[in-house]
Amino acid sequence: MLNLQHFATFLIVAQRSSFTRAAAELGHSQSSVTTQIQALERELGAPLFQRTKFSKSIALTEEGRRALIYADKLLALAEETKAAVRG
Amino acid sequence: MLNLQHFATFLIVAQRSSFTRAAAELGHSQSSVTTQIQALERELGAPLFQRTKFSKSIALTEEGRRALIYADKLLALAEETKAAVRG
DNA sequence: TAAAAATACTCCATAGGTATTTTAT
DNA sequence: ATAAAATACCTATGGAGTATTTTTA
Repeated sequence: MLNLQHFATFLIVAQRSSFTRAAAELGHSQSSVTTQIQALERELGAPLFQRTKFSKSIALTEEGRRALIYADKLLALAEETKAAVRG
Repeated sequence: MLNLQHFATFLIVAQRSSFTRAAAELGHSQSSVTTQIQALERELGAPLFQRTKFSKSIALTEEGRRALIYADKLLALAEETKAAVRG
């Protein structure tokens, strides 16, 4: 089952184009961010980032670009859900 | 962070009006289903079912009825996400 | 009393961490 | 050499189970 926390992390990584900077922003370790992205890639069955050259930044794959759109939608719907249920 | 697995479990419980029957359908224990619903209620900050009389069936609360609509939406969007990312 | 949910545990998987290794510049 | 991601390992938390208790019709 997909995990919304993984999508939230993915969103920040994609925005920052960096696991390390995303980790700093989230207040988590780089290791934890890496693990979450790996888990999301496994759940989705597709790589989300190009790692062949990873000195300066990482790049979204085609699947990653598609996933990014849905990350936004899912997180927005989750927020809407909380607001709607609480009334 | 909301958990999609909890919403999937919630959906079945609401359809069956029973933790026990939902557990049977899911192939999980009643205890596990109870725990997941309690977790979802905690995450949403609202009770989803009435437990005052729980011999024959349980009833959705007002918040539960609202949550049910979003459970459908969230799970559908999650499925759409997997399909879209995989292409 | 019977039936169903809640609770008390146990076990295992996973998210979190630190430290280290690998890789490309 | 440096900087960034991956990996190894540890700990804590949460989901899975079984067994039991509580609750109400």
